[in-house]
Amino acid sequence: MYTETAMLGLDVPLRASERAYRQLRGEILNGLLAPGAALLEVEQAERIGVSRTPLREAVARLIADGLVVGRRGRGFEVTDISVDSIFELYELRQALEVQAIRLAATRREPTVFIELRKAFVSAPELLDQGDAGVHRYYLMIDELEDAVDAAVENPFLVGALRAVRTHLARIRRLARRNPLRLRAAAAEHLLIIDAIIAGDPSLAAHATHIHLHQSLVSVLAAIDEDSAAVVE
Amino acid sequence: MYTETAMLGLDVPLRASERAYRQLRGEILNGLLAPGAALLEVEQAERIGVSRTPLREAVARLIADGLVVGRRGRGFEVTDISVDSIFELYELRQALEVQAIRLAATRREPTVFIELRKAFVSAPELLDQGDAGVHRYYLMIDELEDAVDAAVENPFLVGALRAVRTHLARIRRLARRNPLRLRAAAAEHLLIIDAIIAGDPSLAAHATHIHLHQSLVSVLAAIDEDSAAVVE
DNA sequence: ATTGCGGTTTCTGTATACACAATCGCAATC
DNA sequence: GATTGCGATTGTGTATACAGAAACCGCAAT
Repeated sequence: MYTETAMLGLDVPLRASERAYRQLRGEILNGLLAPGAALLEVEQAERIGVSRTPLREAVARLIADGLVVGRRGRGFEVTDISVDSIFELYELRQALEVQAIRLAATRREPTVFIELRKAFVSAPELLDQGDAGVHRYYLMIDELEDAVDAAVENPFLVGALRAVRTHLARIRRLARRNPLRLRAAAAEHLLIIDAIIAGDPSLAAHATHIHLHQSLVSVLAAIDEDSAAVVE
Repeated sequence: MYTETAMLGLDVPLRASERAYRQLRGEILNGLLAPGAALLEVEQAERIGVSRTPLREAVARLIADGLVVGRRGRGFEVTDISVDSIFELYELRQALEVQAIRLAATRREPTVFIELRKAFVSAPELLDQGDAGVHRYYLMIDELEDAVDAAVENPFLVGALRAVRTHLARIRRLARRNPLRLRAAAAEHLLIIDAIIAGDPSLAAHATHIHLHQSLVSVLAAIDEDSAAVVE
């Protein structure tokens, strides 16, 4: 026990508990299991095709992730997403990302970020290419995050950032994709990268703060529109 | 499943998994299970007097807490504490506590902190009373933390702070108690409380930053002395 | 229509058995 | 002495049985 299955690439069959964890996590993140959804241990074990023991292990991990919460009496439920919880998450996100960017701007290997900069300079063209371009753009964001994580050299901080990103993934799903916002965000990322390359922690921190603020405004606006659309 | 046993005060027997969790956690935090200690599932289940199933649940939670890590092959081990890990934890702690203090200074109910201030004004006399006084002082620190958590009104942030405090408890155990430092820390806390009462987020943040820096310096100095004492 | 109670059903926490994986100890070989 | 291979032992992941807890449902009383 207690090792997660080795990363992709090894010909090792997934343990049942890992399979259950990944399935449930994926379904929560992609919205199939909606916020607030109530789930029972026996029914989920049967649906996924594992026995209760590995299902319980998967659920325990999802509880630790904050994606589900135990209910009194029976079962567990997918955690809710409210406007309040989005604000709260962004408050935590800001504290962590500003610290991470400061450290990355201090400790970085510039070459990594210089390569990333080249890609981000082309982001507007990429975003004009439709879905495939947008998908590639999101991969670039992931690469930037990975580079910052590596530059930070702090497992505690990176762990906390990853926990935040898990929740963000769900929130992003709720927010409608806004082309103008994506273009603006690309420019904000470029500025952050430039600050990191320049080794200027203060500029990097402030640029990140502004980026997060604009991101939050955009998310909330999108959710507001959706709510209005649902009005009966 | 998956509710932790109700808080103290209810006449409900502890579940085996909860009992195992508390015992292992307590032993890790008090140093009985030392950093790096390798443990086996079967032996710990027998030692604690539960079957493997609740022991596994307890260990999974300790893994989520960052207090133990799974080993390849067999068993699990208590996470190590290194000088690097202390630095890293303080980097995360600073990001979180500075954000929390800013929010507390903005959202607080002054009366709570005015009461706390009265207690902290007397801290020097308390610290002169030997072990009982020091113990009471640490309780006051806990009360201040609780008050800040409540003022922050952000479960994500409070959860992250609590995770950091778990690790800090171990580090504090390693550091020798230093009476001069305790007195200085009491003054630093008083300044932080005053900034919260005044509703000045910037002063509160800076005072917190300085307090954490001095705390880190003190911890590292204590560990350095201990290392020197251990030299053979 | 609402409430309370008892019986039934379903669910959870735990123990334990089983199959497979990992480790250890010992003997043989170089 | 160091290395390798093999069998025995120990440990882990999982399935399942059992006991107790919790929820649900039906019926009677108000």
